[in-house]
Amino acid sequence: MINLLKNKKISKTPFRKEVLAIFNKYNNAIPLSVVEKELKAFNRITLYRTIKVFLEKGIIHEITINGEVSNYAICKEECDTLGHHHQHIHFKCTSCGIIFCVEVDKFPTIILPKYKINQLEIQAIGLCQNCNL
Amino acid sequence: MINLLKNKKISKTPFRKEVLAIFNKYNNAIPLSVVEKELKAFNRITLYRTIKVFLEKGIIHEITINGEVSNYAICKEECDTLGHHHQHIHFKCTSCGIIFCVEVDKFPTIILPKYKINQLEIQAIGLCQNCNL
DNA sequence: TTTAAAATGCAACAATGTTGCAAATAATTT
DNA sequence: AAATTATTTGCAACATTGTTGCATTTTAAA
Ligand SMILES: [Mn+2]
Ligand SMILES: [Mn+2]
Ligand SMILES: [Zn+2]
Ligand SMILES: [Zn+2]
Repeated sequence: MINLLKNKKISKTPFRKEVLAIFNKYNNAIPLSVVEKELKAFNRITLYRTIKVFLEKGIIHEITINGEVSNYAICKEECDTLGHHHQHIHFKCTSCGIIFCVEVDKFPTIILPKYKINQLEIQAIGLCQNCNL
Repeated sequence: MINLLKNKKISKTPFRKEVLAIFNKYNNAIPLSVVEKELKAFNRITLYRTIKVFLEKGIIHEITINGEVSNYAICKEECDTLGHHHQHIHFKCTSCGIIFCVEVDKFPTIILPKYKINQLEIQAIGLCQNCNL
């Protein structure tokens, strides 16, 4: 966590450390608007570039459900420049709107005769524990 | 197909008929850029509004994979104003870039102890038949 | 501490999507 | 079929989102 930027071989700057701390603070995915609000002094351009670098280096991953605004979350598994390989699903609560990364015991397998599947993205929509009381 | 606009209770206009014909012509999902090119005379604003109405009425559905530009495809199942309920998966070929709607025999079920799932969206990424020769 | 490499932020731009409103067209009623 | 009503279209203007070149600043390496 602390040396993540060093491990990923990218320069350790105050801006990047702050963005990383914000993602670590949340245990769910967040959109850029939330990152912006949390930043003490934010610059749109630098934020876009930071997000892009974090995505490329496998520090965070992008989640888009039903064409809505993208959310971003820390990568829990080992991801790198060569790609992301998550074995978890993305859950969106229709009540509170929060998107969670949810680990599962057995990640489903799908076989399609006419297609060679290399990667599966699974998104679930419903109610989270808080909203389902 | 021919009376889809009437069935969905929306006005039958030349523009909408043309857009609908374009979606029917393709047997895969297409982005707005393709619709634009296919239209004889297109107007950005009217196209956006047409897409919005088609989505609301359950004529087409939106597909977004990995935060890339949205693609749209005709709804094969019965969808309406109350919602879309597809039981198929979306496959994106990393070689040709085409997104296909693929029907499956048994659509997977996922159970998460802490979440109530109402809908599952499954996206597969890999190689289509053409590109996997 | 000096040097080289990389990140930042401004300005300017590009792409994408939205809204009010008057004119045109489609659907409904007489 | 003509008149009336409801809906759609397209322009203008705006809002949001994302990108790029470049000079300055900061970080990392020597
Ligand atoms: Mn995730
Ligand atoms: Mn589909
Ligand atoms: Zn919730
Ligand atoms: Zn292909």
